[in-house]
Amino acid sequence: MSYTLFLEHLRKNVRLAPEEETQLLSKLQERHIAKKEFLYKEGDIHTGQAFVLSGCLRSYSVDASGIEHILQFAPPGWWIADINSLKNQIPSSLQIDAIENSSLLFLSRTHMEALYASIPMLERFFRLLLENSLITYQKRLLDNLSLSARERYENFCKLYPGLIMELPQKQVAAYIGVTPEFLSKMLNQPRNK
Amino acid sequence: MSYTLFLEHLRKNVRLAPEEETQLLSKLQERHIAKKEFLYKEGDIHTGQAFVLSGCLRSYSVDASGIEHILQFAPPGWWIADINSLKNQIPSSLQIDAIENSSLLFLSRTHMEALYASIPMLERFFRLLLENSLITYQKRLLDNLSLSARERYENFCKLYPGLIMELPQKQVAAYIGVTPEFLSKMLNQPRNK
DNA sequence: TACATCACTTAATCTAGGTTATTTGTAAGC
DNA sequence: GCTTACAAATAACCTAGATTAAGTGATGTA
Repeated sequence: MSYTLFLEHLRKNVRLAPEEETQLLSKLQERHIAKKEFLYKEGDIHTGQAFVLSGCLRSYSVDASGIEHILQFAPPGWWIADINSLKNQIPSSLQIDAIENSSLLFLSRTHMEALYASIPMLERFFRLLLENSLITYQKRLLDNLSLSARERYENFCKLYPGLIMELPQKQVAAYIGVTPEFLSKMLNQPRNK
Repeated sequence: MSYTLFLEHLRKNVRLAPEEETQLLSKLQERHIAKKEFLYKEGDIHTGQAFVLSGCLRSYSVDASGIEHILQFAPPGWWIADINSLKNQIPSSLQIDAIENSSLLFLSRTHMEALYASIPMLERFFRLLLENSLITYQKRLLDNLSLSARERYENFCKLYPGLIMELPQKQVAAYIGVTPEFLSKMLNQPRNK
């Protein structure tokens, strides 16, 4: 399959020597994962992170009452993993599965560490990605503290404009933090304010 | 004042050559900031980040109804800044002020960039810090989605065990996402479940 | 002494969003 | 053509937490 999406993503953030790019690409392992299949389950210790080429993955946790809460959607061009499990090698509290048939590039933790040593510029690359993620999560947290369900829904539409079309409503509900029933009610009574 | 807290923090994450440490320290500017004084206000473009030596700062946003929502407390040993404003040089949506008389080490964006170029290991240092932050915010977001106010309060006590003692209740309320009135009621009716 | 200010409490009332349950639509599998 | 399964809609009722408003006590300060 084509690595162009990955290369674009890489070059948007950082400039590597051609042989470094080649070295990096050689460590990426292509994988396919069918709709509803798991990449990792709760309790697994993550062995690497995934860059999505096509399809869509999600990471979520299941609370004490069995309700799913979605932490992240990963459409093409996004990374997904439980960094806490990956970094500290502890059992994950998240599940990661595919919501469509998907293909991805998998980068293992061991390759990752070797690459950090041989291509220092990768430290910067991932630092930049982490900065962006952090900004996103901080904004989302403040939104959850200060906005109504309807406003959070509207923000979601802006953040994932393509996704809103093809995503079952209940997934959106599990992301913005309401029940599917409430979301349905909300969307069908369009009176504002 | 003593830089030992900063050096401990640095060495816990990364090992620099002595001359690199000296170079880094020489870029840190010591500042003092009185209780209730602002480091940055909403609309400011952040020019650097602060490492807290003593006292305590907080970052928060004020929503459309004038209610404060606290994103972060920064007791000694923590960094604080609006990364979105700092990274993208856009007006901040956050306020940062001191909740006690505080002293801090200020690292400007321009020094920061020069340091990244001359001490590549600093990329790793900040990458590691960002990873930790991200883990914390992800956990907090999921807690906000899945836990009750009482459980979030208990988590807060664990996360900032020293702080809970000396912090006005209303600040805690603004962090866990309830009104001060509700927090007071909750703490005074100790029936569980 | 008086009077502001601030942290906190109490209590009555209100509402956004949850819960539970039933129903309908629709697509997939056989 | 029938069945299973899941997404969505609807509705009646319920509750955690918000809102508003008043009141207490401790500290500060003129």
